[in-house]
Amino acid sequence: MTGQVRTVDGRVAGRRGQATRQKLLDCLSEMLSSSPYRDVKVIDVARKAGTSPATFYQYFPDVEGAVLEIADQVAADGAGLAELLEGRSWAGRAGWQTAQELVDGFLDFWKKNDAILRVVDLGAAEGDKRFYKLRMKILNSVNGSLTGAVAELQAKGRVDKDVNPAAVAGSLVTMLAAVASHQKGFTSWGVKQAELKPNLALLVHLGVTGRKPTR
Amino acid sequence: MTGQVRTVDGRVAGRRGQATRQKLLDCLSEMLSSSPYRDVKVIDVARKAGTSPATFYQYFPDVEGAVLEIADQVAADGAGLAELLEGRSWAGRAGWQTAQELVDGFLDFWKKNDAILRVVDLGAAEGDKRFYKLRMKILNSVNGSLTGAVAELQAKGRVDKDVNPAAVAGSLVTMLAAVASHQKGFTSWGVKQAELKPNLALLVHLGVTGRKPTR
DNA sequence: ACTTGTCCTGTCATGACGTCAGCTTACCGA
DNA sequence: TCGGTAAGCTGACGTCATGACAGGACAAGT
Repeated sequence: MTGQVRTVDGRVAGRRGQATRQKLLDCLSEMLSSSPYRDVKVIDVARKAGTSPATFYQYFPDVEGAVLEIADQVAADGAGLAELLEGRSWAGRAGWQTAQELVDGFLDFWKKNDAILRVVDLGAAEGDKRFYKLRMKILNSVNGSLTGAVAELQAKGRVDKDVNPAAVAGSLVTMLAAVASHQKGFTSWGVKQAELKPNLALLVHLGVTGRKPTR
Repeated sequence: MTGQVRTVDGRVAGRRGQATRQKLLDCLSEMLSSSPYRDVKVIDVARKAGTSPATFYQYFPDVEGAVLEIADQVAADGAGLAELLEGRSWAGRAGWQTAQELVDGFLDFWKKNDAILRVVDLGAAEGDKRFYKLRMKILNSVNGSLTGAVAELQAKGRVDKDVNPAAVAGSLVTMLAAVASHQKGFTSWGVKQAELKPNLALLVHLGVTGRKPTR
């Protein structure tokens, strides 16, 4: 399935090599959590992994290349977010629960991977196609389902004709991602974590169904 | 009012110095638009401004310091976003128009300053207080008014009691900012610019009033 | 022990960083 | 007109990260 892991100079990596490679990725991940992206240096990652910069360059072209690798793993994990919406109903009380669980799951995922995700966000915003694609891969899992839900309700006449399902779904997903990235900002607006979630769920429910939830 | 502009080593900057300083800021701004933040180097900015790196360091401690300066100017400009909501009504047709104009104004502002704003966003997400404060300064102008609008409707009983005005307003503002940053992402979801805006306005209207707009 | 291929690092040229002393320019009062 | 003074700029320098290479260390099979 996935082609063998290869070093930059074309050799196939063996067991030991793969371990070193992974260790470098882990250390890079940690560094991204603890220092600004701009200040993450190859030499620091290598030192932290107990190896030399030259070793780093054997496995990755540069910091960005390694970041893309991590992001790939996260994106694969993120595809599981689709389950949050698989076979869920948006009607009545069930709809309210669907919205709540979506918000919960999404925020958890984002929080767990916040460091790498904000780098992906930056790369995508800067127009880098590789980051852009990864961001899409993550968001699409949720966005597709959400678009489908809106379109379905629209077909049943329960949502206005002039609503664009993809636009609404995309905006909601983007909102969830951004709010997750800036949760701290809400505390200075006097909003606590616990209060934030139901209000987000409310917005999602309103956006998808056009109606207030029945709780 | 504003204390005199000073060089890093404490001298006050005269006319010529201020011009050089501003030129450096302008060139930095351009570079932020054309290359990834991580790759913006002092030496490139200086070259572009037709001066030497040493001159750059006379006015700014580092690239980040200069970015903060630009962001300050943008934040001052962004305070004007409050006008988009000053004295507006959220009732009936007027409410729909308010939502539309808010979306329009916000997206325009973000697009005009996208390069610097995504750096501010990154800094804030990374927990840097200086960037965080600037982001707040920009968003507060809109968020305050929006929170007020929701709270007012809530007082009149037209919005549910258990809605947290600040949480809803903050989420909507965050959504606008994020969507503006990732407008390109929507095209790959098959959503055109022109379609995006009314759907965003719909979400804003729904969030603020809890009802569909009358158009 | 010997070969083979993987894995790592010492070393080096290159180039960015950030500081400093010192040169040039502009302004101002005598 | 002529210094004097402060502003403005840069060349030069030590330090450090980058990225490439060749060669040494190591494990595994023969």
